Amino acid sequence: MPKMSNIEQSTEEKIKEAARKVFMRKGFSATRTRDIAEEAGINLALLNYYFRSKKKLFDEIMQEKFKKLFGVIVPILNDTATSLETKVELVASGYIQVLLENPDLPIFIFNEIRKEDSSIVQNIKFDKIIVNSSFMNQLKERRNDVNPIQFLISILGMTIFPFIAKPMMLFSGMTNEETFTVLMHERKELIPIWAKAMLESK
Amino acid sequence: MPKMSNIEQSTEEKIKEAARKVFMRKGFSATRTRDIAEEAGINLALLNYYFRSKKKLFDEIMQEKFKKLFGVIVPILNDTATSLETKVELVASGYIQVLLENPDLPIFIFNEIRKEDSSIVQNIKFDKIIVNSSFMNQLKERRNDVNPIQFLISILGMTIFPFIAKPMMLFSGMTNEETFTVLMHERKELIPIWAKAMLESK
DNA sequence: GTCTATAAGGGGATAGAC
DNA sequence: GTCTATCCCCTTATAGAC
Repeated sequence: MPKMSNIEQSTEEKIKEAARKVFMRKGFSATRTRDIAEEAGINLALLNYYFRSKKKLFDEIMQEKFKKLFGVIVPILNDTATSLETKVELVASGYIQVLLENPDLPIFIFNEIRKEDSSIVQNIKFDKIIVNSSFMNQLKERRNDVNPIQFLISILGMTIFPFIAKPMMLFSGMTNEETFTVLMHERKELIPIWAKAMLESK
Repeated sequence: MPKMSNIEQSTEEKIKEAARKVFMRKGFSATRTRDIAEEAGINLALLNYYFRSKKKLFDEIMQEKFKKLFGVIVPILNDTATSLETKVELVASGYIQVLLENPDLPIFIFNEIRKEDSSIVQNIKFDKIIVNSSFMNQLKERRNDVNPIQFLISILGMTIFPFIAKPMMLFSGMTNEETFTVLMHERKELIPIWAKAMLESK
């Protein structure tokens, strides 16, 4: 065990921190273990000493990020004590906050999962938590004429999509970093209003 | 020039067709030129004979796909002859149709653009067509209390996001291929209804 | 135009000294 | 635990025969 102070991270944590950064930016395939080692300020051999292989290191980061993306939403959608409206508010505000701090998270996850060889996903137990959630039941009660999945996708889309489109929005000059952040804070309030309107539509 | 019949594609087109398939599925970095050659049923050397390098081939495909993604939307949003409601209908139905035929398109584009070295984007002239479009003006007139970008992102998000989330939805058992298609056809009508409700909200 | 063979280099992983 | 040096396969790209 290396010495640990309040200031310094352990070598293992330095490598993980660097791996988070590089993997998130470039994805699995485009990332070189040498990039991670350099970013961590350590030698390439140490990476293999601690994590055995690039893939094993990646899987750990992926697990982490996956939990981060779904950890926000699952407890909110499953809480039988809150109303439909409250859930939407909590999802919008909670998610947007997390994504402002981790803007690459959604596109990273959705892209890596798309690849057929994505053994990452195999390891993750996907209960049907969301489909059977309190939120879905409440949607069914409120509007039995529309498949509740349609509402779910729309609310998640309104919340998450801006972060997926962000790089293109920046490049196209549609926004800049500061404006984007302001827009996202505004959305915390807009999405609940719009969701309400959608639920009452027609 | 190779002989061309009605049935056979030229070698160049066979390579491009294979490249579309493999690049779209795996992205630039995870794709090996050998995969493309094999998929095309030709020799690896021919790929370089026709396209000089993996990167040049990729750039051609990227250009194509980029145009496909924006070609649908730009003419619709810029048509001064149509109403706001009509534009939403056309975007929803047109986009969903294209995406049902090319479900990987959005995640491919958004992911490749995210990478900083994405020289692809440099080559593409990003006029501020969308920001200055007829659609944006109509939004401003209708609701001067909300930034029109907020509506734009929401409508695009409701349309495009399901396709980005599709692999995860399939894996989680939330839907299967057939149900997904049905849901997307339903959305062609739902999105205009919801957009109307959002525009009238509060 | 199309092939086989091979050059040239990149990148993951390990051996072995300290 | 950490380093340097190195192995070795894989991948892109080209040379050169047909």
